[in-house]
Order: sequence, then C-alpha cells, then structure tokens
Amino acid sequence: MASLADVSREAGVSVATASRVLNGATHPVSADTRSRVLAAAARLGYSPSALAQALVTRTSRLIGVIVSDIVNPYFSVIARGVDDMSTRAGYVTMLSNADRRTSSEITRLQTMRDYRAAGVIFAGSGYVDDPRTPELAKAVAQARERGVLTISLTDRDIDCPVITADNRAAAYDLTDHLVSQGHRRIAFIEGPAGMVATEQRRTGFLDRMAEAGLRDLAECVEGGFDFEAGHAAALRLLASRDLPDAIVAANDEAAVGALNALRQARIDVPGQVSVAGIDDLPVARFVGLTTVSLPLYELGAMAARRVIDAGAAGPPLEAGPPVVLPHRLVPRETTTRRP
Amino acid sequence: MASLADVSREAGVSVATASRVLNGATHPVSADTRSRVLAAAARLGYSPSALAQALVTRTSRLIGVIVSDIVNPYFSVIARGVDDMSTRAGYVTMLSNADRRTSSEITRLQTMRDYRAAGVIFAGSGYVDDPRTPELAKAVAQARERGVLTISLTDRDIDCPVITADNRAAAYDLTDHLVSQGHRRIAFIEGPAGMVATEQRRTGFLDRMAEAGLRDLAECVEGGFDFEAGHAAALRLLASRDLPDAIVAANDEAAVGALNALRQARIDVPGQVSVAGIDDLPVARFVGLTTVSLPLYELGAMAARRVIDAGAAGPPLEAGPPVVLPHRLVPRETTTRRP
DNA sequence: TTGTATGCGTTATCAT
DNA sequence: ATGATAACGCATACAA
Repeated sequence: MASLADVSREAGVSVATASRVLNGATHPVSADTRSRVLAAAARLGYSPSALAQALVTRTSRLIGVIVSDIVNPYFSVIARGVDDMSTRAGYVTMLSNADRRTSSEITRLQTMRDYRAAGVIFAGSGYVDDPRTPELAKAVAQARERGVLTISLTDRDIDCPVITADNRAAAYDLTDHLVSQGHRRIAFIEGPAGMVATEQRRTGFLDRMAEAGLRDLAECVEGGFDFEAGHAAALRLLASRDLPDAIVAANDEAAVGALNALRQARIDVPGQVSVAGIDDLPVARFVGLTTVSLPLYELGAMAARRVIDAGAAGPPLEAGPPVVLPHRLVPRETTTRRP
Repeated sequence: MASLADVSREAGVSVATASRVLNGATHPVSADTRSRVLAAAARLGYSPSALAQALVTRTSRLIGVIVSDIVNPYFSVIARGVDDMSTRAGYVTMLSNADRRTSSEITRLQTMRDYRAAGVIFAGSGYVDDPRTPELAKAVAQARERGVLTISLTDRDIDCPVITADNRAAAYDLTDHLVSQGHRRIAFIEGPAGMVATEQRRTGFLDRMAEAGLRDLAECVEGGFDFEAGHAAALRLLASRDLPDAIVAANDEAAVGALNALRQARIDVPGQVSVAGIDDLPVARFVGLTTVSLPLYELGAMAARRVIDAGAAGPPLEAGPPVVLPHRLVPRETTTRRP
C-alpha cells in the first residue's frame, strides 16, 4: 500500500530523492538522507509498483515463453531453464500454451506485448509451409517496435534471433552410432506430420543411411511424439515382414512407447532389436534408453539470459546467425552391437 | 505504439470517449462516434497498454501459479489447468518454481504482488511444522491488502481459500481396493519426509489397514516422489524378508520406479505382487498402473476461475471452508485379486 | 452524449 | 545534493 510518495513524506524528502535511493541510481545522495529514506521505506514496508516502473521505463521485467504444451516434458524442461534464469535476474516468467496453433502463438505474443514483456521466447517448432507464418512474422515485427525482443528456439521464418539445437545432426549422429554398431536395417518412427522438427530429424536419419549405402534398408514409418504413437508404430513394424536391426524414434516418448510394445511382444531389446530416441528426457534415463541429449534446459536459460542482457545494454543484438547449442550422444542399454 | 491519445486525435474525439468505446464500458456513446473511434483504432492498430490499465484499475489480468517444479508432471498438469482457464478469460499466467522452499514461495509471491497479479495460486504442499509458514502467512496477508487473491491447492496454515483434493481419502480408497482384492500384507512406499502430503497419504493407508485389522501387516518404507526413490524402495523390499502381497507407492512415479525394479528382478506383476500409485499421471495410463485419479487439472482450472470471478465481482469470497474436488479409483493391470 | 481534469506510482529532466 | 514537475497510458468522477 505504501507508495513512493508515502515514503518520501515519512522521510521528509521529495519523491525524487526517495526514488533515487530506493532504486540505487547512480545519482549522488548524502549518506544521511539515504539512511533516512531507507529507514522510512523499511518502516512502511515499501515495495515499488513494478507496473508503474514498467509504464515509465517502457520495459518490464517480464519474460514470456510460449510452448506447445507445458505437460510435455520437452517443453517443461525448457520452461524450467527460462524460469531459473529469469528468477535469478529478478524477472518473472509468463507462460502460455499454444497447442501448436500458430494463431494462438500470435494472440499470446500480443497479450504479452501488451504487458510490455522484455522478451518472449517461442519454444515450439513450426510447420512446413504454414500459411500463417507471415502473420506471425508481422506480429513479431510489431512486438519489436514495442520494444519486446522475441527469440525462437527453432528455425522459423519469423525475422528474429534463434537459439537452437541441430535436430538434423542429432538424428544423424544417433543413426551413425547405430550404423557403427553394425546395424543395417534400421526403421525410423517419424514425428508428427508437417512439423519442421519432424522433417529435420527424418532428414538426419536418411542422410546418414544414404552415406552408409543403406538407403534401401532405411524404413520410415508414421509416428508421433508420444507414447501411444511410438507404441502403435512398433506394432505396425512387428506386423509387417521381419524385424529391423534397430529402431530409432523421433523422440524419447515414442521410443519408450515402441520399447514397451516390443517387450510386450516378447522381443528382446537390445538382444533382437536395438531402440533409440532423441531428447534425453528424464524418462529416457530411467528406462535406460539410448538417446541424444538435447540442450533443452540450456536453450531456455540462454534465451532468457539474452533478453535480460539486451535489457541491460540497450537494444544491441538482433537476428544474426542462429546460435546452435551442442547435443550429445548418450548410449545406454537399449542399443548394442549387432551380433 | 499507438496510444489512446493517438486514437482519440485520429477520430476527433476526447480520450475519454475513445476509452469508453474501446473498453466496452456501459457508458452511452452515439453509434456514429463509436464507429469513428473503432475505425481510427483499427487504422492505427491500437491495442491498450495492459500496464497502464492495471496501474489505474489497481488490478491486472495476471494470474500467478507457484509450483515446486514445473518439470514434475504433477505440477505441469496443474499449470495447464490454470493456463487454459486464464487464457480463455483473457488473462495471462505467470509461473514460478519454488523447489519446495518456503522462502522462495514468499519472494515469488511478493514479486507477483508487485505486478498486481489478480491472484496467485500455491500448488505445492507445505512441510509439517515448517518454521517459515508464519512468514508466508504474513506475505499472503500483505498480498491481500494489495488486492491480490491467493489460493492454496493444499492445506496450509496460511489464511487463504483452499481448493484441494483429499490425499488421505485417496490413499484410503486405494488401500481399500487392494484389501477388497484379498491382499493382506501391503507395503507403502512413502513420499518425501516432512511433507504434509506425505503424511496425509500415509495416514490414509494406515487408517484403512487398521480398520481391516491389518495394522500388523502394514509396512511403511522410506521413499520419495520420483522414479529412483520408488525403484530403491522396491529393491529394499526385495532384499528383506519375503514379498508383500501388494505395494502402494505415494505417487505414480515412485510406483513406476518400483514396478521396474520388480520386473527387472523377474517378479511377476501383478501375478506375484500387485502395485499401485496415486495421481494418475499420463505415465500411469501408459504402463497400465492402477492408481487413483486426482483432479489436478481441475484444481488449477478452478483456482484460476475463482480469481477471475473474484475480479469480475468485487472482493466477495475469502477463506471459507476448503473446496474438495473428487478423486476416483482407476483400476488397471498392475493389481489383481489375490490368489 | 461528450469533454475536462485528476490520479495511478514511477522515472527522468531541469532547476536550484 | 535535492526538489518541482512533466510524462508514461489509461480510467473515471464530474461537468457541460
């Protein structure tokens, strides 16, 4: 309830000086009045209105993150990275679920912009040939005019800085691992149709297979990013001809789904078939799934740091080349050398 | 960039009337000027500063939710409930992770208060005899003075409305199910030490066992809320004397951890021992775990709705008796009638 | 039905 | 070193 005016009155100074000591500005203030103001503030339990500050400085300590679905561990890890960094810097994070709808991303970005968020981070992958991407790009541009820095964690055609992981390379490296283990017939359970992340991961798989002269032994099957999709895909694989040497799923959840289907069918993993995923979510570690660790937490944290730093030092950094954080192959128990 | 002043100028009216048509106030406005203002607003791409609005109305459309860890599916489901409801009402949700530290909950609440959040929701359980709870209570009281409505999703000694699930009854009902299936020796893998949710669930288990005259056959072992804890607990159970008829874990993750330990040890579940959890997280459905479904999503959604409704209709509802949302037993494949 | 004026809580500019 | 005072963008009580 106590405002700056209250404090200044209590301390017998003007609001200007009260403001100066309370926000630690570089402006000189006598030690005496400083302590008087501090005492008054403490006595009144003063705490500044972040709203008023944001209104006048034209930028807040709010950082937004727009995910597809916070219940998806992939995104919650990113959100955690954002929030840890935000909190450490005295910022607070705003969260929105867009359910992969570009239109939702647009509206969410706009409402965050109306709160003068210092920045907003897009965590979700876009779709290939998404007709709404231009609209999103326009919203991003408007946000920028309003002073909000937007950052994308995936490659998207919206003119803004991107901090990302290399999906293609991740799939490529994972496939390389399998190939080097002697596997030849390898099946790939794809991600959701139309997503660029899906394309990138499939491409990485196919590229490595082709390089190994195994193109003909590479089989892509429809899938998705969740347990059920992986489970169903594995079932289809089981139903058709004989089993491949290895199965790589577009992400960990699908891989675990496939793993379960296989084991329910009494297939020995990795004895008969190796299985691997991508992401390295907590569940992967738990079931001993071979996967490639993506810097999800770091992506969120670094994006947040970037908007924080931008706020501290004018509006220096824009767009520029994508920052690509490193991934890392994590061999575990679901893959082994082919007999 | 366009402000209300810009719009009013463009439309040739005062900011007052511009404000009136743009915020849909009940104030009468002629159809003619209304359309002029609307046109001007559209032309300029006007959108109101949520900051300025919040400053003057002394309440924002911000809803905060403080969880222990958003990566934990238990909390991400709650957060999803909050965000869905918030979004639908034009609010935006602020998220903070407190890692079960009461001191963090306090500071996070304060910064949300400084943004004049319409309300903040505490999702995490407290600790028994937590010496810091009084401080939290004080912070809650201060927040209320500032007009922010706080709601707790668990029983805590901070004077504020609570919307919750009955942890004790959930454990009780689950145990009842096992007992009615003929199980007699039942082990309970506890949650993290000191948490009130842990106490409540253990109590529910013990109560039902006692009523069945099975107190002596009830065994509580230390555990936790994650895979590893459940896994380790199951290992300990395996090491000691002979196996119980059934194992109920304090939550689904621990149950799945135990499940894995058992199966790795070639124990047939539910053939030799039944296993059950609490929460009904997505993973439970996937592995076919018997559990009790807690209204996590609903808790978040209802809490959000309550702060939204409170904003719409003065400051009517305070404290009052806890609202308890129903849980539901979900029998699946990890439990069966005892031979 | 429309306009004027005031205040919300700060920061920042310009004096003093 | 300190103090008036003008914004910031909007809502609203009071006039007209």
